[in-house]
Amino acid sequence: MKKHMYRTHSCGNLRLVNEDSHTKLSGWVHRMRDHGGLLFIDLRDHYGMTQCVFNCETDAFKVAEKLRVESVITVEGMVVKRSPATVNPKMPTGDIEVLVDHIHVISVAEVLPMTINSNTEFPEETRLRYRFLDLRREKLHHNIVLRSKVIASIRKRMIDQGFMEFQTPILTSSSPEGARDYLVPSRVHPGSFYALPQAPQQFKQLLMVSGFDRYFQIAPCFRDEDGRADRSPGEFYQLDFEMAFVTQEDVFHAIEPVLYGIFLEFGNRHVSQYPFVQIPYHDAMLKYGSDKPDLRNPLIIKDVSEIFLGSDFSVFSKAIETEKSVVRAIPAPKTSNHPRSFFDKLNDWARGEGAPGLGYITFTEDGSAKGPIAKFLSPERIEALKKMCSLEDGDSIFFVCNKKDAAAKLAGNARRKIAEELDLIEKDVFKLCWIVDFPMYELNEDTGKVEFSHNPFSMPQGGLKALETMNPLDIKAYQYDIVCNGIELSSGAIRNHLPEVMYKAFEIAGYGAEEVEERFGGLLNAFKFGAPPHGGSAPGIDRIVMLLADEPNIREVIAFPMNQNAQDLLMQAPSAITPERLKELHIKLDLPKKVVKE
RNA sequence: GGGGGUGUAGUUCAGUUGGUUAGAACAUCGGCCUGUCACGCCGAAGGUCACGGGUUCGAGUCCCGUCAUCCUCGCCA
Repeated sequence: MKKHMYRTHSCGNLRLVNEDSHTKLSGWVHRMRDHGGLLFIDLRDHYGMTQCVFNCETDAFKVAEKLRVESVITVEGMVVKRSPATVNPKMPTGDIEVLVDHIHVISVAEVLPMTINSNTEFPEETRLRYRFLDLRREKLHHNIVLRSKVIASIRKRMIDQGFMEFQTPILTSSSPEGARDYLVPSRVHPGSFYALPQAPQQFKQLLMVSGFDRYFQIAPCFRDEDGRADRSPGEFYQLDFEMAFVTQEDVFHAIEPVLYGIFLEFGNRHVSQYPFVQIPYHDAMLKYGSDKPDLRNPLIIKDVSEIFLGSDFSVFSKAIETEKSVVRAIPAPKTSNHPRSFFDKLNDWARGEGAPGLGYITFTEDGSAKGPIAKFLSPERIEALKKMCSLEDGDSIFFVCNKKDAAAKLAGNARRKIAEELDLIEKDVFKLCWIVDFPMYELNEDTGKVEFSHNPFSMPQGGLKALETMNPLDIKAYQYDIVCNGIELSSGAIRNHLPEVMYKAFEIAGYGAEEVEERFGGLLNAFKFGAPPHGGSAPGIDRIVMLLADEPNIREVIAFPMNQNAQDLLMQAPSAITPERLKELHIKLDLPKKVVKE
């Protein structure tokens, strides 16, 4: 049998059973140990590492001793059993080694800008510019393999649930709401632009109208927004799915086993059993101060406005009466004997968040109330507070006072900060929950106008009747998020498939019928020819892999990410284009004065 | 667009209230070494202290500006 040109085995699969066989391996020189008369090379490929031994009496030795790490070579030699003293139990292939008799240098490596065989950290700029080197390194290589396995598993699980995968266009039209679009100029239609989809939202709804029952796609989404640690600028991937003839509960039932299965299969820790807890939006804002609560954090916020209303603590009582402020309380268990610096530190933190400070009361072990605010509250009020917040002697409680939304947000941040300081966040667990009953509309503080708070395509709870009779700000939508450990994985909804409801819904947000038809014509028109009730969601793939890989930064789970300024340092994107191309596209540049970037 | 952190050898870092020739480790190059697996030993080379101004007798160190990068606010239907 003719031997393969490059290898008979991978660098990861030789074992004792292969002893005394002649083998051929190819890979990268991971590390060299040159003893003068004897030389070891750890040869690495995707599958693993094998120790290759070169004896000084061979020609191969003379070639090998001139090698530099990360060069690519092919070696041939006998697989031999290592003597007991030289076995390396840390390597899966550590019972054997390859006694090399022939070497072929396939590709010579220059001196590297970063080391592959160490855990040394390198600047992000270097890592991105030489991404192909970073991807050789163990951690990143592993993360990308994990990502591939997660996506393969998602596909299998979705198909098992009866979903079918369809592709939708990448060159499409600009979406009317949402983030800024990435635009692509049309050569054929001067002055017109395609937009890259922010999500396949309208297409998946059209697929439902087209009679396909359960759609999914590992869909690329493009949004021209600034990056964050957990948000890659430019593009990201969603598990986009949609189902026909379903209620909200049907959607939950379909996707819960998929997410649970994925987190269990790859997470290597405890996962919330489904059905996942469902928390109404208003409860989430009150109890956790966030619409993406981290349920690993045991602290619960309480509204204690009534305790302070009419009290002698005028800072709060006046704000409640005259500014419609509320007081929210965050418990800090077993902290009454913490040093003053603990409370000062949190106070300083709150100032950094833009709050005047963080008031607090501590309950000493003998039951008395201490702290800067305590003396302003009567014993009855103190007792009511203690009862309301289920406090025990030895606990402390912090207060924030502000208008409702700001107070909720600050309390939520304080809840997280306090839990971190006290190390109360449960470890080694994925806690998933649904946030449901999002408001359909919200008031824009700046303009005083009513706007859609989430997706304008969502079905209002109560339908047309609710839209016609209720205060818009009280209407809830069949709109839901799924949250894991405080990270929003996806947003979804039961869609509004009824044209008359859609006209009314947009009318409340200030859009006339003509404008709706102009901007949503395709979808709206489709709903006039027989549309099934439908709904779905779109969990973020990158964030799921981030959680599974336990990485705090999304770039660690993307093979070729852009930097925070939305540049690809490896491919040099974006880049200038030639005047000829611009002319062909009917585009004249009007650049800002201060352009120096290349 | 705003705020904050970081920027010293190829890399990771140290560098005292502002004071002699800016150091170490890893990598690189040269030499030695037959059982290492983060091999070891000897030696060499490698610096516009991000860039540009300023203060000072004297600046890696202090001040101002610029750039790069990360985090963050805005933004993310």
